[in-house]
Amino acid sequence: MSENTIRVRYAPSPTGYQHIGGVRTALFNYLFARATGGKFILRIEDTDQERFTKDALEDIYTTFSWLGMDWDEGPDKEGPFAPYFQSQRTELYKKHIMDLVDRGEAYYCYCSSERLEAMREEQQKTKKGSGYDRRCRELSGVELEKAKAENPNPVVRLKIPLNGETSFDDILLGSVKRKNTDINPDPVILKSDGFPTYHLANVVDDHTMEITHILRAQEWVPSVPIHVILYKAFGWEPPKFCHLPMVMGKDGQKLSKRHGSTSLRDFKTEGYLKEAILNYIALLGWSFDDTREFFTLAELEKLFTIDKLNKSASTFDYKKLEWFNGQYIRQKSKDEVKNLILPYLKEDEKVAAVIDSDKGGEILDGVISLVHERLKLLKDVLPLTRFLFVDEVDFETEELIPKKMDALAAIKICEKIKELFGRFSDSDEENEAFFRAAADELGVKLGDLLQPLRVAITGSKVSPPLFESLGLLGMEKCIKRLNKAIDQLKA
RNA sequence: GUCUCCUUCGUCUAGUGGUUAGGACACCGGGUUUUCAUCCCGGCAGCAGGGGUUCGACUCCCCUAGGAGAUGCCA
Repeated sequence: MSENTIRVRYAPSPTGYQHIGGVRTALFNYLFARATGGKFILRIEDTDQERFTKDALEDIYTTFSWLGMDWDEGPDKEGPFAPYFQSQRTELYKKHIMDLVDRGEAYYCYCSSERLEAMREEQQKTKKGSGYDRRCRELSGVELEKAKAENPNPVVRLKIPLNGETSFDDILLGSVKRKNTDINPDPVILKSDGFPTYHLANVVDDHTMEITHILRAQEWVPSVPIHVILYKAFGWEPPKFCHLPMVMGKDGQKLSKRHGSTSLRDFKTEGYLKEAILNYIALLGWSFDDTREFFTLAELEKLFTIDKLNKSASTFDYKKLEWFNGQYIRQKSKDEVKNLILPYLKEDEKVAAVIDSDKGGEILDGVISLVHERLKLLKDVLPLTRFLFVDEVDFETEELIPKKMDALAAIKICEKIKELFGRFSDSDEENEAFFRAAADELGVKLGDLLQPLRVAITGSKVSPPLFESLGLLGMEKCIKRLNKAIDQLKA
């Protein structure tokens, strides 16, 4: 490893499913590493034992392998700085924390959570001060003995300097300064359960894992001074910081579940393509130039540069993502589309049964060309084509009647179409030709002629191209559905 | 409340002192079309406000306003 190899990390905590914002952070880290010939490290920050779930851990792996983002070091990969689970590094943290305590940079705090809570309430009421009152910072003698006796599981707090200021340089934000008196007074670095907090673990790991750049969301900016103080206390050189713009929902608040799907697994099940997701989120806070907006992951791995990053928050636009998705679906080959839509069709038992039957393959192939230009989300395929697989469809009588016509006229059209069915062929051109002739004969537009048929066959005024649909359905079912329409119109 | 960050069309963005402020999504109109969609063409729409600096500010500085984030023994 050369002296100046860039090393970045994505450090999720397995407490929930991978969120679009987190994935975007991971992407930028990954791209930065790939574009510079650096290393991308995955580190699992599982120091919160309360909120940890195995599901969430699993989701990290499935999400990134689905997206095709691989890490150079991390769980399940041998790396020079293993282990990559923070829960397996507690001895390391303890050693460093003890070192801090010994040198007077940190101290034990025996305050009970009840006292802390009461204090917070009081502060809220009187609107005075905020944060820990540092009662244990200078404890000694009998006071110390008494406190020790009261609480056998003390936490360790970091001493924030009582005056002066702390500053750091951010690649994007520039210089950020903060008075030490404005920093959270003495944050906890070792919890009573023996696990470190984020602040400590992140600093120790980034240093020992030789991380050169921290790319993470801007919500972390306020806690950087704490980290800087920690680096100083250890006598370490901090990495370079680069705080990424946040991803917001439509209402301008931090993107969360109430804005819609936010976890990658949700996006996947709704039928978003990874290509679309990757492409879209790469453009959330980053751009290449003034016009180009289509990028594959491989291209991004070459083109990404940190200086094209934007610093203002961006709101997540589902509409644009959908548009990208449609674009990528259309780029796929027939076979690819087939594999993509198959699971969505099979979600419906009746549809699945037909697909697995003798005629299944033929219908499925037909469906592809019907929907290829029409899908925005893969899940749309089922409602769009279900009528081709089931025995019967329901429809409103009103829908059968073209605008400015009545039931009688609609019946007349239906009767005419029944005649036309006798001449129905494999050629859409021929079919269209004599349907058109019939429309002229009846003095109606082709669109109007087709409306009752469309509704009778598909159950909706909106459908894939009709003639192809009729062919796929088979004349027998077509006639049956048309008769049903006539019955309904007569009733 | 306090601290920190942010501010170009509704949204994502290009722009780094001199541009008719460009592109994309969305939206609206038109064309192609058997509905829908695709596709093509066109349109609407923006530099938050106020002060400076300058021959000249979207671009630099200051103030105001607005927005967001943080303020945990969560990350």
